[in-house]
Amino acid sequence: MSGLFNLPPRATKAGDSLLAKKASKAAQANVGITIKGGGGLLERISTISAMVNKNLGKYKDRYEVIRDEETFEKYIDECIKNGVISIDTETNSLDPITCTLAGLCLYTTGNKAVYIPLHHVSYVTGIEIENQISDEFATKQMQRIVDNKIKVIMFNAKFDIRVIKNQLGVELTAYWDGYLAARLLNENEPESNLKALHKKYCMQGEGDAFGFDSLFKGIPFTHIPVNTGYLYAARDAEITYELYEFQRPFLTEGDPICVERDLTGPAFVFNHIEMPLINIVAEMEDTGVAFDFDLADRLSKEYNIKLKEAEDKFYKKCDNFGEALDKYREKRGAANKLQYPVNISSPTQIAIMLYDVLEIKPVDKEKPRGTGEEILSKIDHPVAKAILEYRGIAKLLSTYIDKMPAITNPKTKRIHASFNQIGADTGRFSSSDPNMQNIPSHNNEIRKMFRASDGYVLLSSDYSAQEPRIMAHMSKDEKMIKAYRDGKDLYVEIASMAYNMLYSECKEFREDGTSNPEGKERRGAAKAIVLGVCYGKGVAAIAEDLQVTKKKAQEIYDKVMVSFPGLKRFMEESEAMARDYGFVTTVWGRKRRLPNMQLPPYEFTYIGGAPKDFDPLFDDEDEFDDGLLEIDEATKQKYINLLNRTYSRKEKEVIKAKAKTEGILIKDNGGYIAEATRQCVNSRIQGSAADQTKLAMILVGNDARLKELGFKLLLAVHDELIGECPRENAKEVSERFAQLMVEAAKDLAVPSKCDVEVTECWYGEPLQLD
DNA sequence: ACGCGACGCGCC
DNA sequence: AAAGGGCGCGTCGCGT
Repeated sequence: MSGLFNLPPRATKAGDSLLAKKASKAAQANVGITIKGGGGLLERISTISAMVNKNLGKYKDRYEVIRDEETFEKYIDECIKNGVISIDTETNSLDPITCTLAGLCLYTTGNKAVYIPLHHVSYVTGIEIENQISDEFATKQMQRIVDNKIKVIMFNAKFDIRVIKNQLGVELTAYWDGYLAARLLNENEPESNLKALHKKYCMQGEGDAFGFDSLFKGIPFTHIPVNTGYLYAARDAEITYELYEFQRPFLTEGDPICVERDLTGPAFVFNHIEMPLINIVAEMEDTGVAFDFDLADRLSKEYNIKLKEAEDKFYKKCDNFGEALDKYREKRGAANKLQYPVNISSPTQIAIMLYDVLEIKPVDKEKPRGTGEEILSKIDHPVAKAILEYRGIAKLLSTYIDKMPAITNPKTKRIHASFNQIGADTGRFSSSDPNMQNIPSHNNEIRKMFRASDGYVLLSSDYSAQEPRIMAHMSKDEKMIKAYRDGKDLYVEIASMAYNMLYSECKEFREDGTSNPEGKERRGAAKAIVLGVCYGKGVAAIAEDLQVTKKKAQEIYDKVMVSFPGLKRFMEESEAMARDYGFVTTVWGRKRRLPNMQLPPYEFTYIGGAPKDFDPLFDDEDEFDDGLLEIDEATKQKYINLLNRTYSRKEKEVIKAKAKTEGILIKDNGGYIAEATRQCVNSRIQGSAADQTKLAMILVGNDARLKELGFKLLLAVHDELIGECPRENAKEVSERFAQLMVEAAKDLAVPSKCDVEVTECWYGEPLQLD
């Protein structure tokens, strides 16, 4: 059974909003609402109404539409009485700034879940319909929720908080976010959307008959008739609450279930990191970053010229062997995949050109027909160089330069990226639309498109050596801790141990300030090893990084391990923890489940039904069909011994093939186990770093003094926070900013350090303060 | 026309 | 023996 644990498909991390991802892109790009399938909007809506009524008709009396103020107010009275409410919003797009709020979905215990239409329109005339609650009144009721400190239950709270803030002017704070809770309770959950979670955990897997999301796809909720939409909408508020009821004991510190299930760590992270962070992130996204359209324009022109040049150069190089290309095309006839001219951005065609036409010997045994950066740069041929040059420019243009202006918000003219608070399974943030975490930094022209608002300056503060410091803390290695406490450069310290040399001989610069290339190299080697360990890298890959032989890399690696025994111990402990319990933890208690660490190295099943010695008189044929019949221990052991005796993949294949002739299928889990093993240390370090940065965001985002000084957070890039403030406050803000980030790391056994840069644009020239 | 996986590549 | 952790996104090419 454990074979089913093979690398689950990545979950859809977006929240469970009504519209599909595609629709959101269209809305964000401000191309307006387009209805899929051309015309027929009216027909489609009639169909939807019929479908919804048929399938959700059973809920008709369970939910209610509120169309008058008195009933709305009374409903909020009930919520205040209960002290708890679940809230969901329906909108016509996924952009909280420009969307129209179609209506509110509310639920509180002992009452029907309700839908309150605010801005529905007639799908025939497009004009707002009658009998809807006014924004003013809705605002009043939302404010009562805040004033009476009702616990607000949401799913993907950041979205609804932003919608209600932007459209009604009230800033709610969620008490519970079912999405973040689900991500903490099981980051390996195949689907973390509301309906899937509710179905799985609240309905024993028996959900509603059909998927409404696909049904509504492309149709704005404002256009759905209220008498149809309310069934769907009100139900969301109710299931949001039911999911909360299910999740609550697991993530409530002190609840017996939480303690029993060993969830006090995740509960701490949920209550003291993730939940308090939501409003900070919501505000950050609403603020957005100012954008330099002129620079974007200039870069676009510049790079499009460069692109054209690179393309021409490629064609010219191809012409040098044009005959060979033609010959190939002719030879393959109808099966020919090589276009004329060769499509420079098609990996398939590039592979044909390099390996079939030019007959270049493969440089990588694993990828004999690879066309990636690494492989191309090893191929000594002008055409390979031309491809690399073209790719570099094309990537910059399509992903960044031309993309950014198109994604600026039509209303604010700024970039409002989305941050998924637990985007990564390790606990890290992820960013999308656009991804602000992979903007090129080597080529800093691109980053300069992002700038401070007029009269403001940009402040960027990053943790210096965040992950190695966390490594020092978690490993408790005395020498590592001492190095940081003494204010030393850990990489220099490690190099000095590994090479058996003086500290000063391993520094990038000498006492007098002149550079020391040998020192720099030694420090670099140590850094590569420490980071390599962080990432679970092997010695061979480290050797590749350092451009030294594997033997040499192994030597340095061994010396580092001997010099810092805590490091070795930490790696072993982390792996043992994952093997014994199936998970590892961060400094603050977040978990990363690694079920693959508990897989048996090999699994045995009968194939093709019965084994050879199957006797139809005495054995039941059905037993063999699902691999139900256990293979006897002696046979298993025989093969395990054989497999363990060899290290070569080829020989293992031979053994597996031999087993097959006996009707036995051997599944080798070695690859999955190795992958999980690499994640053990990495997840703890990366996850702890994420916790730390998040704590810093909470301190920075809630700091009263920074607020007074007009400081606003704009971006989070893993170990770096970026904000802006009025120019005249830059000095005080930059000091306090760094100080708060350091404070967030006060629980570590090593000191933290933050470097702040004050600029006009991202990666711009540092400004002189005062 | 669209969905999806593979590949390639930008960042920390 | 071989071994790079975590993302999002653009393009291609295949399948529907």
